[in-house]
Amino acid sequence: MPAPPKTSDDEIVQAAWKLVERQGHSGFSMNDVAAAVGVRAPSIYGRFADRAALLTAVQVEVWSALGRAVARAPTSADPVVALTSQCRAYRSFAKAHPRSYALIFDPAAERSESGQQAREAAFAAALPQLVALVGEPRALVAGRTLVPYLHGFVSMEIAGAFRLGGSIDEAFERGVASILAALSEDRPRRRTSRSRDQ
Amino acid sequence: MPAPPKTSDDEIVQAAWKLVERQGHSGFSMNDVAAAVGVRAPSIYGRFADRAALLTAVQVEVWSALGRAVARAPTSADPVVALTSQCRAYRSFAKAHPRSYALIFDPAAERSESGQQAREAAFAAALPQLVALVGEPRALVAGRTLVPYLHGFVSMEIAGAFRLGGSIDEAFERGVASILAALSEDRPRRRTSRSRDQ
DNA sequence: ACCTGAACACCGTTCAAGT
DNA sequence: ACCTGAACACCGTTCAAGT
Repeated sequence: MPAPPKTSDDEIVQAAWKLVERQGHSGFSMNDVAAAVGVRAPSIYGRFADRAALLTAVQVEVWSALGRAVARAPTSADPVVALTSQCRAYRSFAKAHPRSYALIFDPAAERSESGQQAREAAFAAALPQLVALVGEPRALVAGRTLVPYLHGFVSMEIAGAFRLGGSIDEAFERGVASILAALSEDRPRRRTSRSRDQ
Repeated sequence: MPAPPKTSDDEIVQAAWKLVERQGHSGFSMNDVAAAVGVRAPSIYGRFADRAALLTAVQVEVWSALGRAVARAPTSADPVVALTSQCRAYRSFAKAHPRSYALIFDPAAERSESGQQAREAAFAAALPQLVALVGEPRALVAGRTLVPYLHGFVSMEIAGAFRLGGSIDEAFERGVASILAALSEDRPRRRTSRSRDQ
């Protein structure tokens, strides 16, 4: 009469994540996931609506792990120093989990609300430093320069796009430094900052 | 005895490109491509080794079209102006062909030599302007800042990642301006050139 | 309650047979 | 030469039947 579960949502997501990282998200199957947790494929459908829903759950896990990695970066009172070390942590995570990283920004993946929220939460750790660097009204535009650079750099690096020689580490360090310098120079002078534009 | 071809390599690639743009590269099948050119799936294998090889051929076409779009951008003697309009052309192309754009940077796709070469050729149009802006020894690092920003911005835009309001166009324009300003300031000063040169 | 085999409608790919 | 049906080993997904 009873029928004790052989697995759990969480175990399935972890197994799916491991498979995504090993073979890429287009090379992983519901059969593989089921086998990894000791069950048959149809059982997965009792817990996740379909393959896309399971991949969304993996995305949320990866975003959350990436957010933790960035939040763990050494901090500093100097926002440039703090943001630089957060950028390094971001790149390290992406290089350590290249296929998972590809999954979380895959435009072919569903645009799930939970995935989007997990992404925004992952970047929350950097927001105070951005505000400190450029001031609150400019933090959004600044984030929309720094984050695209970061994402573009690491995804091109993962895709093997930097083939013309030279140090990739150095290019990254200098790129981050250039962009942070440009952003802080965009900051308006402080003295009369009371008056808001409009 | 004879058996005249019903189609051609080129027609197949064009049909495949159209399908990629319509349904994304994970949603297109050899059957679809075959049907689009009036043939059965096995016939494709006489011309392309497998699905991956056909996708590689599509990638090359897309890179080449992107390269032409960038090369067509209005030019200028001022490298900042010229690079800015090339950046706009790049973004326009990506927005007009979002799924094709996703294909050419897909890290899950094969790293074909022909694809890599097509990518490098696509960026060749921007190189002279970069050299004019930062000098030849720094052009590589500068390209490794500007291009990742561009790629990151447009791929995040395509993925629907900018959800916090504000003008995305404005963020792009300001990001490009910030980065180009930073790159040109990285240029070592010529001895007495505190004064502006023409 | 949870799991499963069987079934369905698809895939990519190969290959012998057709013209 | 080029194309094709049939076949193979897979997919994701559903569902009635098992405990």
